Amino acid sequence: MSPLVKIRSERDQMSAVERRIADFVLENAQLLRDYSSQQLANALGISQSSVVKFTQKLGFKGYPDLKYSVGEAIARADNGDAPEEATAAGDPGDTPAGQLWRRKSEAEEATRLINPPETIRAVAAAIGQAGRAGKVFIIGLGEDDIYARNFALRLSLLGILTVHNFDTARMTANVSVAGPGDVLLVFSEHGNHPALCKISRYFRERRGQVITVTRHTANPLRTLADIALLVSAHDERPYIQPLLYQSALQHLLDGVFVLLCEGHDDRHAQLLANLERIQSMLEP
Amino acid sequence: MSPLVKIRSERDQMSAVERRIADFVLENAQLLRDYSSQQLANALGISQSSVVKFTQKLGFKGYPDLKYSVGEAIARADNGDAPEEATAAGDPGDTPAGQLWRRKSEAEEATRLINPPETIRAVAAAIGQAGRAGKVFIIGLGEDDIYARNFALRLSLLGILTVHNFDTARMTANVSVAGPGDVLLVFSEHGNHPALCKISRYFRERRGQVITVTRHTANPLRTLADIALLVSAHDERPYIQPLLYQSALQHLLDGVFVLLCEGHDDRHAQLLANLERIQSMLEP
DNA sequence: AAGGTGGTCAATAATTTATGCTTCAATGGA
DNA sequence: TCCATTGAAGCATAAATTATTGACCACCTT
Repeated sequence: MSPLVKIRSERDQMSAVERRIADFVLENAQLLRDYSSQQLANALGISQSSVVKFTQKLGFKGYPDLKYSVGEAIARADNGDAPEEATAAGDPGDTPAGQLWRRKSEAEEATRLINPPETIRAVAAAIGQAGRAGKVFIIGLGEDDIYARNFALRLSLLGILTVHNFDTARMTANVSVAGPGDVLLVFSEHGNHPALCKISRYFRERRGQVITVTRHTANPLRTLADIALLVSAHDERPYIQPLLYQSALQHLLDGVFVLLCEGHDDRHAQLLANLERIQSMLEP
Repeated sequence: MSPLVKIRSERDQMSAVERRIADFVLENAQLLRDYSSQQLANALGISQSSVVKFTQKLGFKGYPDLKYSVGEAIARADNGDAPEEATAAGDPGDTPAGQLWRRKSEAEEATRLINPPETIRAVAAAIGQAGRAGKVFIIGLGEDDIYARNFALRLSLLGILTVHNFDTARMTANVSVAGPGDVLLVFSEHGNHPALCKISRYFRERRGQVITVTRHTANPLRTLADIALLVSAHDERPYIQPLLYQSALQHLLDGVFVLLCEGHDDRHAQLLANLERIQSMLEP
């Protein structure tokens, strides 16, 4: 795995100093060749031990190991920026749209790295189970509501009963009927909305399974989850970052959705029937 | 120059010990990663200083420098002789998620090809204009409402007044206050909902500008548009197609959004202010 | 054979990396 | 609110790795 992608994917849950190291490495990967851990530390005005600990926390044997890996990544031109791409004529990489696409691609990859397939499968299984024997509660506030709504619609097309709310009051009321076998899906980018935490806690008390979808940061909501889906997406431009976030999140959810569809002929049939029904309702 | 090539080229004029080092490095370049100069010396039964001298004689700063260079060479699969094939597993192209991503990428590209940059710019300009001097109406039904809602939220964060509805009745009523300088954004995947056509037609009569977002098919709604955004996304699997459609559509809209942000410092500032305000509302 | 040359190594100096330990700040619970 | 706990960061230092020095030896030249 490319160390640069890895660094980016973990960036979210790093401390301030660690994040500075991460950024420096990401931006000056080529310089690393001539930097000792001490020099790197000096360049950032931090202690050398912080640098070493940083590398170890990322899973490298130590600083030289990271350095070596980064060297490989650069040689592969695998800066995480351009995963493949034969860079022929008409390379989309330099148009605005192409650039955006690439950034999205990075975010998606970073997100994939921090959500192992088991987790995705577990989420799909939990939702599938709840769809068969219980209810799926979905909530998100503000922008998060968009994602929640989207996913709720998808699930309902599969014949999975979903209770979707976009305010805490209603959701609180609804949750009181939850029980074992039910699933609560909480969307919260930053994961620190007290009301959502409260609802999640309450839901757990009622023996329901809580699945959270948040940024890859240390946040209170996450800690309440039975399963936590994490999103990694960064850009210094504040108008780009939400686009990346949405894209990575969407891809993550799409993965769950596909799992729910594949190998379940009944749901598949349900989906077809629903699509057809909707079609005929809108057409005439 | 690749260190491995260099080593081979100099091999002939080396002393016996140096030649043994050279051969070892050439044959076990991958092992070098975990070898210190001392370990390498032990492996060959020679002294550590010989190893260091060897590297320096070749023009490297020292042993770590050689090691780093060899690492790069391996990563490049540039071992000087046959393409060794180091790229083993890990290619995302064949995992389910990676496959989905590729399909999305294709849909996005197809969509980009049928929406020339002028169109995108025109849409951004029209919306920007309306945001300054008028109103932006947005409507979509069913799944299309999700996209409409999403975009409406984005615009409002930029300080662009948007009127978003998800039923035809309300939108019909709202539209009656539209006038020149206003813009109507209609989301409709298949573009053949009579009510939406009617609203669009009415909107045009009131001298508003109609922008449609539909599939790249011949559909009645499109023909009513001043500017038409088109989405191309296909897959024989009915549970994949919507994902592609959404992704391509999203990317298209993201392009518009980025244009609206870039080069408009006022909007940019507005966005920042709004984000901050929202943040502070959710946090405490 | 004496003197020179190049190569190797052991010893050690210099540098770089890794690890304890301490302090401090943030967090959660009684 | 206060205290215990946790974790991050730095300092000091141990450990390791790397680089240099100088001694020794083999071989070559004259």
